[in-house]
Amino acid sequence: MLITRASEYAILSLILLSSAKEPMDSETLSRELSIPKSFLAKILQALAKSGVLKSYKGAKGGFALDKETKDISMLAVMSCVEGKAPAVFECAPAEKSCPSEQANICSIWPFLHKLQGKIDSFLEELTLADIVEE
Amino acid sequence: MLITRASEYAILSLILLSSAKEPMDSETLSRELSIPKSFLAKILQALAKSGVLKSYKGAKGGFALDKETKDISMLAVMSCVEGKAPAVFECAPAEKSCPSEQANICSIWPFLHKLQGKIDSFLEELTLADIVEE
DNA sequence: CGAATCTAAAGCCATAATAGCCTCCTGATA
DNA sequence: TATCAGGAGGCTATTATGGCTTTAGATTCG
Ligand code: SF4
Ligand code: SF4
Repeated sequence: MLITRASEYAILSLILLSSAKEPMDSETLSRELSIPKSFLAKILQALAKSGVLKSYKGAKGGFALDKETKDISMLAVMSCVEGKAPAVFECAPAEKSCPSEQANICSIWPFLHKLQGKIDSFLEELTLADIVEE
Repeated sequence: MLITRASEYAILSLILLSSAKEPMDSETLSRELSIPKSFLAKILQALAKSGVLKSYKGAKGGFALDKETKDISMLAVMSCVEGKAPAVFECAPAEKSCPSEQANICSIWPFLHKLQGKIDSFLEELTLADIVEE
């Protein structure tokens, strides 16, 4: 799996939040989307920390978007939720990642890197706005 | 990770085998590529079962390619080694895979499916020949 | 021809990494 | 200050990876 469940939940939440006027708390989101509350909380926290969401504590608190939908790329969302950018394979992002340090002579690294590039640019260009307005 | 270590090992083995005249036994391959022997054996068996490799028992036995390099697609290799086709996400291959059975109204399924399609065709068209002759 | 030897085939087990989920603590608001 | 909701860490199930042993088929040599 290139994409984890955490990313799915993140995107579903963002979609819902994009059409909300006021901040929504994690419990409401959890109920609305049938997502385990505690798991979702951690995801939302990560999104808040990276600036995609803004969190409000205390009564009437919750989460709300902190950017325009067209400024939220799927790549950014996944990178932040999963802790690292989605990689097709361990060594795909950079030659240095190869454990045997033979990426320069490895026959399959070029193709891995090419595939990774395609995926990255796809995710980079795809924004929340694209998804919502379909 | 979309691609597992088993797939990496499979491809590395196939590259080596493509330039060999005679069958190579799993131990030689394991030593040559620094791959755990027992793990590699399992991978080679899977490849043999799906017709990519041909196995020879007894003395002077081993594994050899059973197809032209240009007829071996990476998609086929991965599918057979990993037991299933590499999926970008649980629900990406087909709408039916959605656990909540809401793929038809799900906002993000279309984009997942599109990404999956891109990856599939990339892997489908990439053959062992392409990799070897670089 | 027959036995010893070689190698794949198949099964089960152990460990490491990851994904997924839950509980309690901390801080802000009313 | 009482309450509401986010923050941080811990726990379990699943998967990926690798090890080990036994079985079975083929070859080679005496
Ligand atoms: S050997 Fe090649 S495929 Fe394997 S990790 Fe290194 S660069 Fe990647
Ligand atoms: S809800 Fe959408 S993204 Fe989630 S599994 Fe179903 S189709 Fe896929």
